[in-house]
Amino acid sequence: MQTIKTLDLNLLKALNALLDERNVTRAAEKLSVSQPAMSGMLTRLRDSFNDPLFIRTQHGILPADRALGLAIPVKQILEQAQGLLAEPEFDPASAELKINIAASDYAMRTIVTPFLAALHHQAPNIQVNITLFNPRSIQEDLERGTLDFVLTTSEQAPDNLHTRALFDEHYVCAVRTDHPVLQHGQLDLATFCALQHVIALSEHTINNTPARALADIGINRRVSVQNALALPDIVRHSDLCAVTPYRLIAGQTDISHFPPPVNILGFTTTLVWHERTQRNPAHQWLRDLIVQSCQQT
DNA sequence: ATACTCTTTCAGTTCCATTG
DNA sequence: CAATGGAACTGAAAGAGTAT
Repeated sequence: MQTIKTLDLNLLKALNALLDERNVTRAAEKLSVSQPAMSGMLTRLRDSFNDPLFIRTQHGILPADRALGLAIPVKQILEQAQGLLAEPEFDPASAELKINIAASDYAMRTIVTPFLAALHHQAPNIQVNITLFNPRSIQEDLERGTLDFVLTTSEQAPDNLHTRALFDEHYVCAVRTDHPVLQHGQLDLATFCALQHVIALSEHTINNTPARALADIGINRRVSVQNALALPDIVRHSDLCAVTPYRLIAGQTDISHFPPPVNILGFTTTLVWHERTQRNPAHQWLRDLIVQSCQQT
């Protein structure tokens, strides 16, 4: 049966030093080992290669043909081994990779959109695949690598994953700017309850707090939509009043907003990722870019 | 022959992975 | 977790080769 020979990487370092110095004592000093230790390594090298490798001379040792033939490949192997220990560098401009992001409908608009704009500018060769997030499979998808980032709320982020808070969001009531209710001035609870309401209600939306808050004050007659992104358009073209995260209607001149007459808890948008990618330089850079994108909106 | 330099060998020790 | 065994280390001493 053929036995498989093994070779300690330290022996290659010794061989390299012996080839460079052509002297056991100096080679030992170079590697900070004692001279007998270096002699022992030379013995093991001779055993491993089944060749004398060096011939003793008056002032040191002379490499035999076999040792001379090993000089270049040994240096290449040692350089490659050194390369394994070096910190991997990440250059956004030239990086080519694919990332998978799951986001709530709300996060698509408020986080993913500005992030993609910044990403396209700084790292044009990074491909992004965006899916609607499923709160039941966040953990599994991040573990398996089918997802790299999840954008959700702090409440929905599993405890054993890495998270980073992005920004705090609050709810407002939104109606079209020429809505008759705005002529009443201050909006009291009774007027609010008398309105027709629309809310986003699905497991994929950012938060179902508004539905519970409206139910608490007896508002059950309402329109619900699966996708929170539909709210601004619905409000714009109807008399409906939407209880919506502020950032979904911010800056839209044909939509007016006012504080809800009941207390509706806001939420903290959160970036979630797995330990698997925690130290990956590319992912570290991407996480920072997501945070920066949120701060600029 | 002697001194010098360098390599090799030996005995003891330490470290570390494996095993029960 | 202690016992065990192998690998590799160290310092000391011996051996080999060469110049004077």
